[in-house]
Amino acid sequence: MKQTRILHLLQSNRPVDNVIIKGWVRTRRDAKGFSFIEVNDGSCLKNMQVIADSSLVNYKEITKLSTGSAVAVTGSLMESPGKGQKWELKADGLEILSLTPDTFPLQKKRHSDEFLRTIAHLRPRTNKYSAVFRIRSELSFAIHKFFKDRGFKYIHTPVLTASDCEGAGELFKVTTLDLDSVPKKDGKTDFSLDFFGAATSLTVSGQLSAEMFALALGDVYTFGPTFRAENSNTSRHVAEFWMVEPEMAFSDLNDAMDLSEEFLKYLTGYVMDECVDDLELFAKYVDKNLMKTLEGLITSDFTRLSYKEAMEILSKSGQTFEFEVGFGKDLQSEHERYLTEHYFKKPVIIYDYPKNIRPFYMRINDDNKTVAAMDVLVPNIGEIIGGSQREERINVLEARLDKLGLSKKDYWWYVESRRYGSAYHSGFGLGFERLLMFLTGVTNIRDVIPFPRTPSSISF
RNA sequence: UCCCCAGUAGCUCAGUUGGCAGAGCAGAUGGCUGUUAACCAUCAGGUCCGCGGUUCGAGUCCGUGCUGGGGAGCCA
Repeated sequence: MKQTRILHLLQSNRPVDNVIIKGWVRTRRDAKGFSFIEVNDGSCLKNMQVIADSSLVNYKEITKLSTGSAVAVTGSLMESPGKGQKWELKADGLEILSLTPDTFPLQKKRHSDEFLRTIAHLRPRTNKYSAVFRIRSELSFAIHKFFKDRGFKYIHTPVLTASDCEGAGELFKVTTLDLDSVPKKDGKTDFSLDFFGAATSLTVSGQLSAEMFALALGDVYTFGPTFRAENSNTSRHVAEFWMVEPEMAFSDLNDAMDLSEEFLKYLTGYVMDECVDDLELFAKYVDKNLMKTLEGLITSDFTRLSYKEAMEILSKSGQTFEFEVGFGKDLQSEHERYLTEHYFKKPVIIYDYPKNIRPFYMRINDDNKTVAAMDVLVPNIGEIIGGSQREERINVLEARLDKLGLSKKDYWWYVESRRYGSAYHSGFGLGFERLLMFLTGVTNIRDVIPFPRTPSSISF
């Protein structure tokens, strides 16, 4: 007989005979003549309360059931006379699939996130982490649905790459060379003998590849892992993270801003509708203001202001910042947080950044000082989206590469896309984990990704 | 990479001016009970992160290393 998921059973509107559930024991409470066993199968936050009567042949073993044990229970779904739940499963049979020894590190009580990170292979068995990863799954689906509904095509951009996308971030090198005896030529590593015949690394962004496809299929997006070998030790950085990058042909900076706002509102609304129970856990135990923040995002129009205007607000704010405010300087975390959390108290889009603090592919504005770039800032997180209109004029692009000392040869295919049928286009990148942090109120990025990769930490 | 904080039982933590190592939960045993972070009693459980130093005496003070966390930079 096939198991029924607990999620499904708890939504039942009538008693059901002859069902089977399979899951893990969260806790057992013995009563006179029977035992209450809370079973969770991961389909939802809630447990199924199983009633195991002492008449069961293996009742003696059942009263030894420990937290974490795997069981299969057959029985009848009945209305519960107790208070905490509508339904319970009266067991006809309870098979102990595996009995967990008392060294099982998870208890019914709350654990610290720091401790759970040290047992990342077991933490999805807790309420909080199962909720995080169910939401992560729903959110992934919502991303695909959003784009599909709008005619975007999903592009699988490569993970292995020879080009350093933006000069952004340190790269993880990929090689099959024998590291104990690396072939040298003129004192340097001879990558012509490597697997691809060229220096290779893990991608830091799918954007450049996505642009090629936008200039063919129109509206496209990528959604996949990216890798940065930066020695960042913060609650907002991991070395392997997932990024969503839409790219739209015949689209300018305003279109990108419009899409980013619509996108964030859609995803927030989707999770609020589809993950009610899981979200409630975060609103109750992680961030008391969570629902207010999420509703705020959905209902408010994002404030849009230029970098110049943002600078004026900051310098007139009367606030003392650790970092100086001034044109040509990038916005620091404290500036972003002041704008979105204190001044506007809602999401803010800042656009037209000075060109000298932005990468080569962003389109230079007519003032020749700024580029058509935009960042979306949200409360609690800061920058969640960064995007731009791309430079479609081949002469301007080549001049920019030269000026920044980047090799036109390395980017030959990228430049060539501007030679043949070039068209204005724009796009942005959204940090998937940062969005999850925003939606759950979880404050450490290590806790919204299954197995976080951070400097000197890759045990799992 | 820089600044700050922390490390005590399986887990969450307390530990006073330097003076016998503590509680709750988890575990074991027994009891009670349609319970729901069940409850009650008893028992068991320790390299006080490692190394070095000061002291009659160090969990406590000093130095150093390791690990974790918070903040910053870099960025998504």
